[in-house]
Amino acid sequence: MRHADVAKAERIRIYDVARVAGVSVATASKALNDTGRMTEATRLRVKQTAAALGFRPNAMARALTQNRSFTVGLLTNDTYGRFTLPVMAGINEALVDQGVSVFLCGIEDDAELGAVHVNAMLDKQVDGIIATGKRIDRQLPVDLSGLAVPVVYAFTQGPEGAVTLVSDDAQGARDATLHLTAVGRRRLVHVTGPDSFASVRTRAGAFREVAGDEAPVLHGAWSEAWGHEAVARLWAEGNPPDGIFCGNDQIARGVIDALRERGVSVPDAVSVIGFDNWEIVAAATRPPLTTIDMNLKELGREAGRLILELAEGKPVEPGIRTLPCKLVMRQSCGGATPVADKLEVHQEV
Amino acid sequence: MRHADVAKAERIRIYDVARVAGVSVATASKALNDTGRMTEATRLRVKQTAAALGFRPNAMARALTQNRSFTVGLLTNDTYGRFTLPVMAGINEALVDQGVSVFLCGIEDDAELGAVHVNAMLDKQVDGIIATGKRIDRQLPVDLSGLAVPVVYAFTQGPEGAVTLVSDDAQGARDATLHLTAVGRRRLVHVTGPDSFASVRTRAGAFREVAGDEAPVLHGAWSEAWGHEAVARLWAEGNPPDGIFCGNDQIARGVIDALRERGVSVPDAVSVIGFDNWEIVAAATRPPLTTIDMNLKELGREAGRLILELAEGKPVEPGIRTLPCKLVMRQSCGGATPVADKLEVHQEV
DNA sequence: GTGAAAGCGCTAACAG
DNA sequence: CTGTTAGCGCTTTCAC
Repeated sequence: MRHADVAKAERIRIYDVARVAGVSVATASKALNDTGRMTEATRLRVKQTAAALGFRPNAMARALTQNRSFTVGLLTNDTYGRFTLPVMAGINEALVDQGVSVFLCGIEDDAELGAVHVNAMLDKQVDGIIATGKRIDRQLPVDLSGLAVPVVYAFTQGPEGAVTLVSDDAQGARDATLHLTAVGRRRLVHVTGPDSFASVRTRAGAFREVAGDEAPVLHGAWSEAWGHEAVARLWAEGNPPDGIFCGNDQIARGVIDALRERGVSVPDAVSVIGFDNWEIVAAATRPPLTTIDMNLKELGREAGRLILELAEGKPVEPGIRTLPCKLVMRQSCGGATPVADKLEVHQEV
Repeated sequence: MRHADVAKAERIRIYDVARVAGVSVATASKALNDTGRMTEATRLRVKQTAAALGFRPNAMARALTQNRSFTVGLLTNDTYGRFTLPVMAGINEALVDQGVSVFLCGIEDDAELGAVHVNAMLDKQVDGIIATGKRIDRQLPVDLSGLAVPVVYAFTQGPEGAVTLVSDDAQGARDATLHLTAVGRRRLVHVTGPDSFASVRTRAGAFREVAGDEAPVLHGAWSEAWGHEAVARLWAEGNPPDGIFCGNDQIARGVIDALRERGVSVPDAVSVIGFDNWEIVAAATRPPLTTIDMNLKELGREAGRLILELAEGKPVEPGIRTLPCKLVMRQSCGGATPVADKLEVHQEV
């Protein structure tokens, strides 16, 4: 069976609605779009017959006249979806009510693939493109400037003068460090990723603002293994820390595991705080990890809102918008009563 | 600046190509689509001017006449993207060359949201819908039967008579167990998830086919915690196992951690094998985890191919297609020379 | 071989 | 208040 035929056969057009309602196509269109002038009675009648007939307008045809496809493209190089998925969820949340759908395109770090996807999107008349990625100090391998459609950059670097959204690394790091001091820790260290990352430098700076200029900052890989090694180093020297702020949750997990293996109690002897709130990691550490959440979903929501405004021709101030991070308390810091952990480990096969 | 205006102004239409090439629109269309009859010279000239002008056909307009949008919808309830992302990557790989883009819609387990998204897809004239999810024995909370467009189910349950793709749990489990015997293990146990999961029952059955009918199967949650508890139980009784096949990588990680804490060497004393090949987990265990990969990307590729065939009206045999799993050797089983681990832990911030 | 004309389903002037 | 008319950009008979 050829599906196309069925589709064509079954789909009812505005023409049918008009005929059944006894009006012209133009009137039907106006009635359904709440435009034009007519008696409430007519409008209602048209709407009712449309509903009765199960009429759904053909978005393609509408796009052709309105020059608006109610479609946006999401471009990402974050294969794992670690950052993209929450962002995507937020975008969808912001757009689904407006009837806007999103094309998701993973382009790895392949410029050619990127160009192919961007072209495909443009051909499909997307109303805008949202670019996202896995780090905020790198651009995607495609040039999105000078496109005929608006572009918003979320959690990836955009060119000068673009509309860009990032989370507030400094504030997040400050809050993390302040939380350690709030639970009474005084000998703080920051174990984090490579300092080639802008976010690493920003967070380290914020850490030192609170913890003091000589507070140690240890750089390594974004891995559990580095967490282990950092603990080995710190405990090899004298005067080990009583509060550790980790650059991401994986490092934090390595740190916590290493401390347990060493017989150091978390959070009794040492408080550990992570960054990212990657639930699958944060909820599985023992004890569950207190960490910083970058609010990526909200970032996505904002990106969705902005791209819509741009698509509608509304003016949007260019520049970098910074969204706050939030502290998620679990049990690895002790101190304040831990919030009931509403985050479940979601893992099924 | 209103982007729409720019778009309209800059975009060049087939009309422009025709004019510049000195032919009619009809001829231009035929030339570009390699249809109709004309001298090679004309065809070439049209193609060249199109290229020179940077002509890109408007997919909307084309869709309107051809009743084909070169667009498919991907519906999922797998929030974490644990399974959806690899599937999506495969789909994209299969479709990008054909100029097909995919709408990604996460619908959680919300029937209403599902309906909204399906309707939006239908309005946008998708050529087909691929449904995917987080377990193969549950349906998505939307009824996709009787739609005017073709539907393919990948890694989620479809109705009777649908085109469905799943990975071969039995073969995967068999291979895992055989691998344990191949490295010389004889006292095997299977530590897995809740037996309410069809895949759990299938895998347990396959495990016992190889390991013997009395080989123990322990059911629990899909969590590291359960891995710990299972080890505690197994080692509390006498005669602990020397080979453990875990239902997923998280359980395996819990098992391996528990064994290390207990001073039991992996893989010297006990071999452990997981299921899923979730790299972020499998590569971080100590030692790195040998596990079963469900080939989800290939599954996605196949889903993409099938939906295309259906969209083109080609006949596709309905029924459940089973794709093989593959063994990924790392170091948690010992025995055979471990393959060089080409899988990196990809984790950046 | 090539082009004029009709039309995909819908919206938007402009008349009546 | 409502309907007629003209497209949106492209493909596709069907004449020439």
